[in-house]
Amino acid sequence: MKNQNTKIRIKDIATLAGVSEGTVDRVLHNRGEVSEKSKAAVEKVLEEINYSPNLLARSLASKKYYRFICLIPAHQVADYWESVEKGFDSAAHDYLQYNIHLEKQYFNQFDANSFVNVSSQTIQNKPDAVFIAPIFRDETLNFTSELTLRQIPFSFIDSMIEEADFLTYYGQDSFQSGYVAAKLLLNSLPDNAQVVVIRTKRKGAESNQTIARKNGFMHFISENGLSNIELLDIEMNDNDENVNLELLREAFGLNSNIKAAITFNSKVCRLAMHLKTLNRPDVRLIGYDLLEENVKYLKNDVVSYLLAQRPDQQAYFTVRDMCTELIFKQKVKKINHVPIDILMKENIEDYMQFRE
Amino acid sequence: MKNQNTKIRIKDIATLAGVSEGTVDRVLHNRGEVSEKSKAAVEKVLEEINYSPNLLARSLASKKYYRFICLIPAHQVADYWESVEKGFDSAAHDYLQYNIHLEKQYFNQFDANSFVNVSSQTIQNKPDAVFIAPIFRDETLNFTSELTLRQIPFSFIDSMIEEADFLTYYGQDSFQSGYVAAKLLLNSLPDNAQVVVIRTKRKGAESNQTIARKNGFMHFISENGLSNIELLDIEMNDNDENVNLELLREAFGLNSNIKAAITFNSKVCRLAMHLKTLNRPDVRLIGYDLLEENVKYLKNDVVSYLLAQRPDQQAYFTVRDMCTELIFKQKVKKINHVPIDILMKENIEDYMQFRE
DNA sequence: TGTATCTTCGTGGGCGAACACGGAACATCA
DNA sequence: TGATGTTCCGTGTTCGCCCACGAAGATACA
Repeated sequence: MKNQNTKIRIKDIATLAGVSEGTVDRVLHNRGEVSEKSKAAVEKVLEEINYSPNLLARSLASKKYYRFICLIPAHQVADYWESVEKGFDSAAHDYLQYNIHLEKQYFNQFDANSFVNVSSQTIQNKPDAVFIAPIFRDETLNFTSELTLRQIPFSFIDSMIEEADFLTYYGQDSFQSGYVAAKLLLNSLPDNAQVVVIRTKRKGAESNQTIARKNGFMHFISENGLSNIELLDIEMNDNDENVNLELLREAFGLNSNIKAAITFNSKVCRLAMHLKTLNRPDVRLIGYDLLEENVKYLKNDVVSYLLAQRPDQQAYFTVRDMCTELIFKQKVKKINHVPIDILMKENIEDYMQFRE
Repeated sequence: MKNQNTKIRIKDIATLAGVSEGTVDRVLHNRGEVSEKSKAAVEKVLEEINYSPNLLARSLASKKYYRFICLIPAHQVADYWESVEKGFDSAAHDYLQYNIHLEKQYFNQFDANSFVNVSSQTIQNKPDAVFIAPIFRDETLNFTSELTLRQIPFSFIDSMIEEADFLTYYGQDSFQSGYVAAKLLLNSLPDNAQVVVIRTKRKGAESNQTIARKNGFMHFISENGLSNIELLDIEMNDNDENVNLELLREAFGLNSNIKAAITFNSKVCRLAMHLKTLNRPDVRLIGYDLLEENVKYLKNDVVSYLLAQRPDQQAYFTVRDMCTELIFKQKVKKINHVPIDILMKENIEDYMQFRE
C-alpha cells in the first residue's frame, strides 16, 4: 500500500527532474543557490511522488548534534519525579543514535529562585530544545518568552501553561481525574457519611494540579446532587507527622461518621499510615500516583484505589515528539491528555511490571 | 555515563587490535577465516572496550531482507482484531527502514480448516518470523512444531499455548481480569441479588480466554464468601438476536432480583442493547474490549465498566521484540502481561484519544 | 575582448558497517 | 624448483544522505 516510497532515493528524484543530487538536496533543505527553473522541476517531481527520506542514512551522514536540556525538580529516590527522569533517560538512550544528547538540570521545587538560576544557566548553554516542568508559573513564563525570542523550542511536562508557545504537553486532565476519583470514592456510600479531604500546600500555594483535581471532585458532587455528604477539610503539616496524627485522631473521634478520605497530591501514603495507626480499615481511601509507599498500602488493602499515569512514558514521548518535529520535520500533537489509570490491588501487578 | 561507546567504531577496534576492519568484522560475525592469533587480539580489545555497533549504519549497509508473516482472524471493521491489525501496520511502517516486510494472512476464526490452510501456505513461503493468534489449539501446535523444526521463530498474540516454543507473548492475564471484573461488579450489591452471566460459544467450544476470565470471576466469589449471590447462567445465540431478547425478557421477569450482568467475551454491546430495550437501567453491566458499540453503551450509562487492553500496542510490541531479537541480537522478555485497563464513562475519552 | 564578481550546480568524499574479491603467505606435492 | 592448493586478511565498493569545494555559466564593467 505504501511501500512504493521505500525505494525512491534522492538520486531517483534527481534523474526524474533532470538535475543533480546536490540540487535536489538544496531544494529539499531549502538552502538556496538554486535557480527558479530547477527548483520548480524538483518540486514538481516531489509533488508527484511520495518521497520520504531514509532516516537511517540521514542521521548517519548528518554531523548535526542536538542538545536537549530538561529542567525538573530535584527529588528523592522513590518519588514521582524519579519516574519522569527514568523516561527521559530511556529516550536519551534510544535517540543517542540520532545524535541527540540530553542533559538534566535540577531545581528545588520549593524555591523559585533555584528555578530562575537553572533557567538562566540553560539559556546560556544555547540548547536546541528544552523540556520544562512548570512548577513556578511566573518564572516559567519569563523563561519561555526568552526561549521563544531565541527560537529555541520547548515542551511542558506534567503540567502546562496555556499562554506559552510550547511544542507539546503530556499530562493528565487533572479536572477529569478528580471527577473519576469522586465517582470511585463516593459510589454507594451510606447516607450522611462524612468524607475527609486532605490538603497540603507547597510553600503556601497549592499546585495547579491539585486544585484542578479538587475542582473535578467537587463538580462530581454537585452534578450528582450529593449534598447530603459532608466534607471535612483537613490541612496537613508538611514536616511534623505527629501533628498530623493528632489532627486525624481528633477528626476520626468517637462521634464521627467518616467513611472515606482522599488526598489530591501524591502523598496518600502518609494518610494511610495514620489511618492504619488509628485502626480504621473501614475508611475508603483514594490517592494519586504510584509511589512505592502508596503501592504498599494499596496491596495492604489500606488504600482502595490509586489513580495513576505513566510519568516515564510522558517524558519519553515528550522527547520523541521533539525529535519528530526537529529532525524528522513532521507535525506533532500539541496537547496530549494521557489516560487516567485506575489501579486497585488486583491489577497493579501487571500494570507495574509492564514497562513501556 | 554511557556515551563513550558512541564513538567506538570497527575501525577503532581494528587499530587497537592491530588488524584490518575486515578481520574485526569476521570476528564480530563469527564467520571464520581468522587465525587464532588475530582472533584473540580482537577479542581482547572487545573485552576491554564496550563496543555497540551503530545500528543505523548496520541496517543501511545490510542487504538482508526480513519477511514476517502474521496470521490473524478475518474480521469486521469495528472488531477487536481491527485494533490488532492496526498495531501490526504501525510496526510495519516503523520497521520498514530496517528492511522488514510484514505480510498479513487471514483465516476464518470459526473454521479450523481455514487456519490449517493458511498455516501450510505460510510454511511454504519460508518467512523469517511468524506471529500467530492461536485460536485453534491443536492446529496451532501442529503448525508451531513445524516452525520449530525449520528454525523459524514465532510469537503469540492475544493468547498463548504454553507448550510451544514461542519467542514472546503479549496479552492480558485473563484470570486476573475476571477477578477484577467481579470486584467491580459485585462491590456493594444488595443481599440476595441475582447476577446474570452470559455465555457464547465459538462453534461449540468456549475460548480459552473467556474460560479463564470466568474462572477468575468465580474465584473472587468463593474467596470473598459471596455465596448469597445467585448466578444465572444464560447462553446466548450467536445468530438470532430475537431469540436472545426473549431469553433475557424471561430471565428479567417480574419476580427476578437481577442487579448485575456480565459477558466474558467482547460482545457486551448485544446484552446492553437488549437491556436497553427491556428498560432496565438499574442493572449494573460489565464487559470487555473497546468495540465501538461497547464504547457507545459505556458513554450512554448502560454499561458501567469496560475492561480493556491495548491490542494495537500488543501487536506493535510483538513485532518490535522480534526485531530486537533477530536484528539487534538482544534478549527479550517471553511472557508479557499487559495492564488490565479499567474504563468508565469518565476516563474513556482520554484513553481512546491517546494513541500508542 | 578581457577580467572580475556572482549565481548556479555537479562531483566527490565522508558517515559506519557489511561483504565480495582477490592478493599474500604458507603448505603440499610432483 | 615450480605448480597448485589453503588459509588468512586487507581493500574497495555499497547503502542513502549531507555538505564542502570548486567548476561552469551568466552578468557587469573597464
